[in-house]
Amino acid sequence: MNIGQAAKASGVSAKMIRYYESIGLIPKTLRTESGYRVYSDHDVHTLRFIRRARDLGFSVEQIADLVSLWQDRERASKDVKAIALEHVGVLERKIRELQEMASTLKHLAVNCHGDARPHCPILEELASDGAEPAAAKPDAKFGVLGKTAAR
Amino acid sequence: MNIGQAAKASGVSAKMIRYYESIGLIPKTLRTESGYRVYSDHDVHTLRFIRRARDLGFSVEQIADLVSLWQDRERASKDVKAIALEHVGVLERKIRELQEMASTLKHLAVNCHGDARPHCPILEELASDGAEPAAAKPDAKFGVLGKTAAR
DNA sequence: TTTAATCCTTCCAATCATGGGAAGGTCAAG
DNA sequence: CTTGACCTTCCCATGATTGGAAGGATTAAA
Repeated sequence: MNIGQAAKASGVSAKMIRYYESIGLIPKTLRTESGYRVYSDHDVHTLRFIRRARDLGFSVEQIADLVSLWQDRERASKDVKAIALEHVGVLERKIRELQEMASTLKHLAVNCHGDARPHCPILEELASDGAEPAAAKPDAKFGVLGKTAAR
Repeated sequence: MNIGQAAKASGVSAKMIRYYESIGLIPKTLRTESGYRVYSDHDVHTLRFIRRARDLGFSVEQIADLVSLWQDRERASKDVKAIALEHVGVLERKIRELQEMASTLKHLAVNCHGDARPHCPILEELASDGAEPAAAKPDAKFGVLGKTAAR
């Protein structure tokens, strides 16, 4: 199977497959004489595993851990669970962050007439000198609207 | 006022102030003879406006729009409201996305013993061949856990 | 068989907002 | 006059992903 077919079968783009190989998330594959990468069904299975983990928002680093636990028959399920729960924590923190933003904005928007007149509480709030209102500043480590996407 | 003082007063790092200037979000400031940037209280006010908008998760592009509306005394409040509400929509979509991920993961984790034994439903699910489960794949445009941070 | 289309390869760049750091100039206090 | 704290510009890194260019391989149709 060529990389394009493996991409279709796994849902991971050819670009990303090469990238995952380059960073060592997946091993280097066999090549044909002319240099084409060759994939087996087993490789596709691994890629699908990776894609699902990405769909759940795991970072590539976490996925590397998950893959190696997956391939370790002696693994302890608590190690997997720990990764999953830590990730849940991160997700929930981010959810709260976004909820605070959305809620602040909605409150401001409700009080804005939204007509042709210039008066606007939204701008007033952004321009205000007072101490911070409800909206919590996003965590320094995890941005809010990154564009990094899974798939 | 030097850039460092403006940074402290506004909550925007000196690095970011220079960056905002470089991309045209804020105009080029006056300089001292030796080339130091000089900021007025008014500039700091603008920077604070920008920081608040960032704290609410607006993109730099949206902030540029907000700033120009802010400075336009003839603006229509509906233009501001439209930006705010569109952003609320984005935030809420993202929230739902993350909630689906967290919920899927929590369900999987609940069913994982989390002990020393290898059996683990989390890995089983990731490795499963079946059709996608509850977890919705993240939107291609807006990633889930970007690291780009606002402050 | 020639040719065109469709693959594949590697390499480089861009995204977005931000931080880190180097190399070097400036300024104020001691 | 030195020291330390500032400032300047410039380049690089982040994370995951996409885009594209330049060139080789394969395949199917003409």
